[in-house]
Amino acid sequence: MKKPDQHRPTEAEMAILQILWETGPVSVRTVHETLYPTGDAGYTTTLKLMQIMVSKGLAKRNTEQRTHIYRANVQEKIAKQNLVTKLVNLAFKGSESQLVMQVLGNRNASPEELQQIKDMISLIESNQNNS
Amino acid sequence: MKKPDQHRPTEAEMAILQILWETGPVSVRTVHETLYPTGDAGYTTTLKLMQIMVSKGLAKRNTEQRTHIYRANVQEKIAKQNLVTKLVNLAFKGSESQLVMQVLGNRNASPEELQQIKDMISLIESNQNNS
DNA sequence: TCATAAATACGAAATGTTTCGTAGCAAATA
DNA sequence: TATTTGCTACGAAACATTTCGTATTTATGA
Repeated sequence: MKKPDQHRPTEAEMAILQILWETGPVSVRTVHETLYPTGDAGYTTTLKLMQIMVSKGLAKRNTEQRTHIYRANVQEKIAKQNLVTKLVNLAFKGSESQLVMQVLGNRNASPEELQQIKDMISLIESNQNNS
Repeated sequence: MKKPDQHRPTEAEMAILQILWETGPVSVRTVHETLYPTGDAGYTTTLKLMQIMVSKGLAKRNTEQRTHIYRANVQEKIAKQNLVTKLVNLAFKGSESQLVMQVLGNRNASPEELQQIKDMISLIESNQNNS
């Protein structure tokens, strides 16, 4: 059997999910205006995408009112991890640390960010020692 | 003016680029058999993709011999960084360190990998202090 | 009430990517 | 030489994703 692609949102779907995750349940109108403040796309484009997301199980909606209210139906972490995994398999031979090395090597992280990452590593290390 | 998407290979193109980067200039036949050892795709599929890659500037080819020899025409690091940037913008609000945190938090990196990353951070930090 | 505005539903066009079939030609070989 | 094999070229089919036009319905307010 094949792994369901349910947690691999497309690019456009991902942009919408971000908004659903951040702002909680909202209408299509709200998503649309957040996404295209300058009206770069038609309203029905956003509507259609969100309807597709419901049909794929990426979102749910409440249809009690005339204006339907949508919410995310996938976990933020899981969805993002799936995207990371896809990239890692595509470009880094499946090695996540290779991806991390590339990111660290290629860009100027601020001292604060580096400290954050070091703290994270310490945390993982202490967990490893406790198990 | 718009940023040329020249360094944003598609998924299939990326798979081919990996081979070009790893093995150097090769024929379509070689790429095809590396990619599909069990013949999961037709030869002309690979051929067509590689021709497209040339037209997009992702690859170059030597046509002196009857069997054309292809080589990558984008730098491995740059192409991969572009993919990373795309993901970071799509899912991590443009913050690469947020991506790193997600990767570290979600998966079991080995102690060796963690050490590698720590070394990398130290290196960056010492560079920051010297500038 | 009646016109306007705002929402959903839906099909289909537009776009991008991948896959493949066929034709034509050149090289190897029976 | 005649046949088969292997290569490129190219158009188009097959798919997936995104965008939009139109019809219909429901609410709003002049």
